[in-house]
Amino acid sequence: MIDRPSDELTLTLPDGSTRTVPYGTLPRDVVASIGAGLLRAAVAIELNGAVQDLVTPLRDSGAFRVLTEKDERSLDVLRHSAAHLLATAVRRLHPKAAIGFGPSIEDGFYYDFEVTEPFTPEDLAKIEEEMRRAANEKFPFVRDEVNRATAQQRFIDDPLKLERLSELREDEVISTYTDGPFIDLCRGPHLPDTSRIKHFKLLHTAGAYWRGDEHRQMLQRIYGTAWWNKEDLAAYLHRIEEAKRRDHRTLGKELDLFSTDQRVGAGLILWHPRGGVIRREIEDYERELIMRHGYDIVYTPHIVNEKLFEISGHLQTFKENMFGPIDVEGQFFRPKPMNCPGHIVIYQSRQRSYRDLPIRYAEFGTVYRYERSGVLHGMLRVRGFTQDDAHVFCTPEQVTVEIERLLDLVHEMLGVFGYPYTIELATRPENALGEPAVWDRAVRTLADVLKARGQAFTYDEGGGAFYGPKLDFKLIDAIGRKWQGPTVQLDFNLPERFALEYIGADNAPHRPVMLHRVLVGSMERFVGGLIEHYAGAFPLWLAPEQISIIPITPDVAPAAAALAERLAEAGLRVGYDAENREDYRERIKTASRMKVPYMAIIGKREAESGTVALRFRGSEKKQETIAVDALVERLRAERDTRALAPSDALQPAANGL
RNA sequence: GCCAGCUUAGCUCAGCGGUAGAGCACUCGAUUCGUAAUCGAGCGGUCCCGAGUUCGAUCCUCGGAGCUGGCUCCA
Repeated sequence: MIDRPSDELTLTLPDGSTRTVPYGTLPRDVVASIGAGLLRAAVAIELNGAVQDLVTPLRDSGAFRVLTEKDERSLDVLRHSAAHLLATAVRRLHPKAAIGFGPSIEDGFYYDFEVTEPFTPEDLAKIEEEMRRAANEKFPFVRDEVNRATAQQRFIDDPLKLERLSELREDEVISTYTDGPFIDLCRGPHLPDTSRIKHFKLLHTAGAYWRGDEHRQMLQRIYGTAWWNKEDLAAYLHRIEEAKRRDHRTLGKELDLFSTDQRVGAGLILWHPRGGVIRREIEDYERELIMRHGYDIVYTPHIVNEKLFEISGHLQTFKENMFGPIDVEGQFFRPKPMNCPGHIVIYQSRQRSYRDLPIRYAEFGTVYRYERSGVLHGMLRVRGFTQDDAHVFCTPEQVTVEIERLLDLVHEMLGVFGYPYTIELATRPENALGEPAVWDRAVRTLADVLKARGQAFTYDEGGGAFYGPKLDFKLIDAIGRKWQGPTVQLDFNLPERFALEYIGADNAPHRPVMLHRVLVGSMERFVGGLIEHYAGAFPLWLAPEQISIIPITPDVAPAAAALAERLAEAGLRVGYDAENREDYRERIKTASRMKVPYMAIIGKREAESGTVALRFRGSEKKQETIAVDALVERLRAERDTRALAPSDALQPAANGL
């Protein structure tokens, strides 16, 4: 295998020193020559930025660095090895299981198996136990570089591996890795031995198509996670728990925000009054925002003659995601899967002059898309949802300014919700419409605007829509997860298909440019995301109930009722049970459970002095006595500024909710 | 759509081939009570739907719906 044995390699260590070793030297030997302690700590090495293990022959000169458990990248090696350990255990328990792929993934690993009987949760526990046993047996990961014929022989009973093998090019090194009884066709890198895999857990099983192709057989995938130490594993499991605690489906039920019902149908959201408050506040805010930014609000029908979607091309391209036609006196109508055609028709309702542009139409447009049953998920993936959709029709010269305005709009809005964000510029996909030159110019325009504003972004190569490039904003939520945020798309397609025109200063017709944009995207998805972002503890302006009034004894009911009225007059959403049915302790419990931002507790002392004892959600027993007038002002200010948190000492502890 | 699992009271969940349970919630009554569960009583079920097997099905089988975790998909 070693084709240039006479060559020497020069390795540059991080301290700048160099070593000269023969071609094909094992990194293990280089590391050992640096120090025995380092060899013990070594997980893998990095050569010119690429991770390889200690038993893969060196084939290039360059920057050489030893990776230990402290290096982030060493986790991938651990997890990939854990995947092999998993396969080792599965093969011991289920000798007939055929093996697919077993890579490391973010936070863990998986391995795919082809078995006659799918794994059960009980199997998982047994497999995990077997993995621990195999780890303790301290099997070294042995790399072997072989020729094709030998490899074919080794995997004679593993058709999936043979398929993979047949795809390897002639000039590629074919390697196998063995740990104890298990052998895999694998490029590596791997740990020195299985005993380094100590802190892991199998999480769940799932079906997965072989090669990710839904036309091929389904394999059984086992997911797991692995870490270098107990603390990291515990922290990860805690993170999963935290995500579960924030799950919008659970909180949506607990806080009475929304539901679904099988009589209504899967993927269709019913907004309850409390969820309705949140949505209405967002809509009111956004309406105010976009009016300020020069939009006009329009309304278009929910069902549309399907011929319109033939013109737009959606019926040809996206028929599978559209609900079927409704026969109305021989004409076929369909629920709209997007709002653009309607806005275009409004644009075309009269002749447009360059003096009219830009035209910005906005609509909270409810659209319906047929999503396959398996993909539905709470409010995040649904079949009917309301987009805060807008379309900007402008001259080519106006595009830059319009993009800038959109960036301002997005920045302002995301700030209000407390989302940091990143920007991706998605470029021309494979089967794109339009001239590559036009695409290049459009992508450059977008990039130039971002650069001119000093706004960081990354490219998502080939990630654009078929009709134009786009800017994708990714929101980062309170626990660091990324969410699909606003998108801005340039469209080269629809203006052509609909033959959009405006009359220019030269008195000749011209084709306008069309921008699609959403800010929240889908009300459903956005609110679902917000529930998780805030863990159900909404800032005052969004909270369905903003303050709960809690009299300690029936004596003070008149003062409590008067306070409720004062606050309601100020437009605040007040929770107060005039019937006085509940014990004050019950009310505190309920207000806490419902994550009401403020509790105004009134006893004899407060009633006599015209004050309340004010408590903020999560601040436990920290509270302050505040005059009623001051309270009203304070809440009004906090609400009107759409503050994310109270401005002062009542702020909760960092972990408080 | 595919693989697996799940569906029992409003919620969270036990349970069993022989007519169904707990806690919380809810309803009623009592309680003059200073910061997250006062006491007592009561109400509450098409055991997801349909068909089959069985003397008998919430439980077993088949079909369907919905949900969960993934896969595929996401204009």
